Amino acid sequence: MNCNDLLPIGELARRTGLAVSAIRFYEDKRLIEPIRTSGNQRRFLRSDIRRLSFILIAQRLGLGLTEIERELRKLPQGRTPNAGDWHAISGTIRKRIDAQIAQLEKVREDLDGCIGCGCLSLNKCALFNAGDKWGESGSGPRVLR
Amino acid sequence: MNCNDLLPIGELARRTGLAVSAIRFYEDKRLIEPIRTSGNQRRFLRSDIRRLSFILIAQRLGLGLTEIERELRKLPQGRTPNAGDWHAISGTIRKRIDAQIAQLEKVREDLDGCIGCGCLSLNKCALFNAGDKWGESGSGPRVLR
DNA sequence: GCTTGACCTCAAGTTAGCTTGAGATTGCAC
DNA sequence: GTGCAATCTCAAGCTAACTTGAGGTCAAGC
Repeated sequence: MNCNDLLPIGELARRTGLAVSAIRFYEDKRLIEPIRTSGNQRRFLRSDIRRLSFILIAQRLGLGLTEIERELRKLPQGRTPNAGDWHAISGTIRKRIDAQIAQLEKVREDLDGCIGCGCLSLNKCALFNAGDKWGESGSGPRVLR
Repeated sequence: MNCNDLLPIGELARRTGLAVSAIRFYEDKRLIEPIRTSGNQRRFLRSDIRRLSFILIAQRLGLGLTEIERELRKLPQGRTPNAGDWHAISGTIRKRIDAQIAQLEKVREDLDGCIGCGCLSLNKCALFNAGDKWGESGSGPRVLR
């Protein structure tokens, strides 16, 4: 840690639990933008730890890196984000959490009420109709929503 | 639907919302085992709809296909699973739901208490220490969990 | 000045979960 | 018995999110 409080990538990795390669990858995807030393090495701000934590949480909630980037772009450019900035941006996240909890509670309910009961009247069964719109189009992994 | 109540793959796809290719893929992974007509076409039992629904739900909860297969293997071989069978097997799922809800509630709490407050005392901050063990080793996608 | 470990770039590989395409066959309806 | 949609197999492609490897540079200590 030098007098300017700039962290090299290894330090940041140690502090967030991420791999160095992952952080570089995130830079590539414009989720984080470190400055460079004269020798072309990355130097991160302390507040980037928070940025990465935000990414980790958002990912856990099922947001893709592209979406996360879109969210992070709402943070102020040029200055270090403060409490208010973070509060504003985490609104999306908070909504997502609430929605997911609600959904899980519904699934649990359905699980007890339907698979548990052995009903075969498929038209009536919540579980069998719950999954109806899960299939999107195109290639690639289908998981996460 | 013929007199034996066996469904061709397209019918099953229509009923579950899955793509035909996905169902074939699941067969490949031994998640479902249809019988064949003399002409080598797949025919599914009605109860396979339930099986697929189970797969969809388990996936949503973050279980991988391998884990799901392990769960499904607990169902009785040879006979059509009844209510009790499904009830037994969905115990794992129910626990998982409870755990996830608890986790989400914790994240929400942390979000309000930490990112919201703007504290910079990182050592104390729940959020920054929450993600510590997320990084596993090896290749491939890191998401799902 | 030399060594050593952290850092750099860029290309290619990996995993899960499917989809797409080609080329052939089946089976229900008329 | 003919047509046409639905099926079949098998190989290859795709996407997200990273990791791995090769080959080279930087910087702090001795």
